[in-house]
Amino acid sequence: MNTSRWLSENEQLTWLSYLRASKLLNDRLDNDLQTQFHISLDEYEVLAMLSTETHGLRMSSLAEITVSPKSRLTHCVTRLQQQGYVERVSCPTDKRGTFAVLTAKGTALLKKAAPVHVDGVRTAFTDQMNDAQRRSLTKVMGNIVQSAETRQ
Amino acid sequence: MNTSRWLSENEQLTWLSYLRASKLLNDRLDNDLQTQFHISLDEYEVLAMLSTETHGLRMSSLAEITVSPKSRLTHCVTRLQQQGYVERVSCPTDKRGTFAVLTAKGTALLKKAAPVHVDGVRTAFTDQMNDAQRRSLTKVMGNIVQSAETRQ
DNA sequence: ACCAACTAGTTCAACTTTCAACTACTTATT
DNA sequence: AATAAGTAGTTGAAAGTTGAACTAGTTGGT
Repeated sequence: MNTSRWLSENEQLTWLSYLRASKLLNDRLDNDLQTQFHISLDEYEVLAMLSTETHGLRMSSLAEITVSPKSRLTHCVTRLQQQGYVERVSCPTDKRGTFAVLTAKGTALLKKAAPVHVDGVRTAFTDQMNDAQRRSLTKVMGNIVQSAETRQ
Repeated sequence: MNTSRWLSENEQLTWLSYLRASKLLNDRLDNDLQTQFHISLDEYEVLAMLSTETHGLRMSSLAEITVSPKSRLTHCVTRLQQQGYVERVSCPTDKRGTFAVLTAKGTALLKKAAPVHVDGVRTAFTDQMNDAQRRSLTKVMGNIVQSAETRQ
C-alpha cells in the first residue's frame, strides 16, 4: 500500500484548490442559513431531503443520504424536532424504525430558506463554471463517490 | 438578491454529487489519519503547512491558510503542542504574535503520516480524474475560492 | 507624548460531534 | 418455539467547535 507515489506540483495545486474551495463554500452556505434562519447547513439538508417525501424518511435513510453517523443524525433531528420543524413517527411495519417527517412549520421555514440557499449555491458554486466544466465536475465527483463507496 | 433562479436538474445533480463526494472524501482521509496516527485531518493540515517553514508560521497565517476561525486554531495547536508535535515561539518583533513551529517529533510523525495521506488523496481523489478533468477542476475550484474571498 | 482604534491571540461557556454501550425489535437457525 | 445474530435508533460522556469577551501589544493622529 505504501508505494508512495507522490503528487506532482499540478496535482498538489488541484488538491489544495479543492480543499480550500470546499471549506470556503461550506462556511459561506452555513453562514447564510445560520444568520438568517438559525439553522446549520446540515440541518437544512435534512429538511430539504424530507421535503420531497410526504411520509418522511427513516432515520437510517437520512443518515445514509446525508453521510452522517447515526448518532449525529439523532441529535440533529432532535434539535429540529425541538424547534418544531420535524416530527418523529414510529414505523408501523417495523417497530424498531422511526420516520422523520416535515411539519407545516418546517415546510414554511424551507419555503423561506430555500431561495436564499439556492442563491448561495448559484452564486458561489454553479456560476463559477461553464457548462463543459460543470459536466466534467459531475463526472469526477461521481467517480469519487463511487470509489469511496465501493472502497476499491 | 432573491431573484430565485432555480437550479436545473443537471445543476442540482452536480451540486449533490459534489456535496456527497466532499463528505465521503473528508471522512475517508480523516479516518485514515485518525486510526493510524491519532490525529485529525485538520491537525495533519497544520503539521503539513508548518513542515515547509523552518521558522514556523504565525497563528494568524495558519488560521488563514487552513480556513479556520482563530479559536479553533488555538485549540488545534494546543492539542498538537500537548502531544509534542508543535511548539509555540513568541515573535520577537511583535510581542503580540506567536509562531507555531514543528518539533522533531512532529517532523517524524509527518514523515510517517504523509505517505499514507498522499496515498489516500491519490486513490480517492487524483486517480478519479484524467488530466483534462484535473485541469478543469483546478480552474473551477480556483474560481470558487476567488469568488468566496472577494465576496463578489 | 498621549489616547483612540486596531490587531494578535487566548479563554470561556454554550453548543455540536463522536463512538461505544445500550434497548428494543426482527430475522434466521435449529 | 427457542435462541442466537443482526438491525434500528437512542443515550451519555468525552472531545471538538464556536463566537463573543478578554488581555496585551501596536499603530496612527493630534
